[in-house]
Amino acid sequence: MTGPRARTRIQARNSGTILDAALDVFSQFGFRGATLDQIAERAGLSKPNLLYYFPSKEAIYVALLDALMHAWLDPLRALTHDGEPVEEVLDYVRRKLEMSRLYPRESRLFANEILQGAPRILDRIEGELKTLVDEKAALIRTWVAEGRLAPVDPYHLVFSIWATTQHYADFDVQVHRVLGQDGDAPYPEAERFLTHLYRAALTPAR
Amino acid sequence: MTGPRARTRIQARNSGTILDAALDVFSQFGFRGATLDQIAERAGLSKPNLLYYFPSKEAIYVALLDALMHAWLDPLRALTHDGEPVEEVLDYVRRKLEMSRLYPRESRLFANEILQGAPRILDRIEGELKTLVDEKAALIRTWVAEGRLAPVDPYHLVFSIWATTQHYADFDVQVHRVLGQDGDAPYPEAERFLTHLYRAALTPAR
DNA sequence: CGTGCCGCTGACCATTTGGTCAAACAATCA
DNA sequence: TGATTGTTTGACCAAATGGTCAGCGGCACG
Repeated sequence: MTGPRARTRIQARNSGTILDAALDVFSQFGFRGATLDQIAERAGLSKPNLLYYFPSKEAIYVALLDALMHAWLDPLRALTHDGEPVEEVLDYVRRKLEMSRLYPRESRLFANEILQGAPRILDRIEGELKTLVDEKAALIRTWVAEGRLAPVDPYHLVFSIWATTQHYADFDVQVHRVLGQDGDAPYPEAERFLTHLYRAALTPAR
Repeated sequence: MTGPRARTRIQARNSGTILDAALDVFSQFGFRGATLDQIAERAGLSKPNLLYYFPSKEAIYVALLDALMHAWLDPLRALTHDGEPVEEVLDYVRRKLEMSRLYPRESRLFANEILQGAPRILDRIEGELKTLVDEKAALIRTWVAEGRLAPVDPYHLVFSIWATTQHYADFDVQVHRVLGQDGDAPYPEAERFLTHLYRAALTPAR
């Protein structure tokens, strides 16, 4: 995470530090709940110093969302017509689950933004995101038409994959408390379950 | 929604109005992002008047969570060993989806709280919620052991049902924008999809 | 080695925020 | 009606918040 137009190496380092600290704070408290002082403290910089690198609180937030948006859709982009349909979708599920495991803060940041009505990212959702989903939905439809996938609504399939995988990042606390395991990771079990869930639902009837 | 210990009918009416307005605001902005002024305005009352009925901002928030928690678990409580296992679970899915449709603000309030680490509701999660889930997980395990349900991890099954159903309330904006339908409700399609998903995954192999 | 630009900060500011309080106002009931 | 209790509010406060600015220090390079 380099930040906007890092010319010197100090700029690269510090704007990276700021964005990382901001991700911590924004992902936990949302845009309005987060404060510049919190971010500054976590970054180990002074508040005016933050505002030397970014013009405003909102600019930091938007920079994060921008950086996130593209990477966030990568797993879905990788869904191609190359392989066996059921396994292609299962691979997507695994990639998405891996994203939740590796980047829970990013998932929460995104969730927070959407929860609040996505005021600062609506255009990206209606543009980039919708376009990509439309494209993949069409691909899924052809698979269904060819009888290589059970007949399902592609959009709601994608929604359910987003929901089930991101759940482990966004609702992390709840998952851990309900499972009662203190340090143990729920991800291996989750992957097993989701694999069964989607394989059963997508394998076409013979 | 009556509020805490309404003695007079004015108290009942006003604390109800306050909680309803607070649900609007808290569910959209989270605890830290919401302001008393916003709540007061939406309730049509003055800010000091709010604080006549509730001792603090946090008290309003906690009152909401308390009122919500019990009702929120009702659909799961209704999962009993009376009927056919697969249909019992499917009924649970439908009830939970209905909750998202009818009470999206409550769903978002809850989601916001969990996203932020559940600081004011952790005990209820480790107590009431975990107890109930443990109980129903045991029931599901017996169904699996009897061969009346496909072998699945009961906890992750419950997580996935929460995730997929609440998704339609919490990520409402995203769902609507991606589907591109402006006033149309996605719920009938969602119910059809989720029914297929869970029926396929839970029906035991013959 | 000096000069100029990049990086940084303490002090400050206006606004917002949660919360208080005394006093005014309304409802109830003897 | 009058006394008592319940309800409402304008004015106010201290703290927190996003943001500004003049100036200081240091690094880089001619």
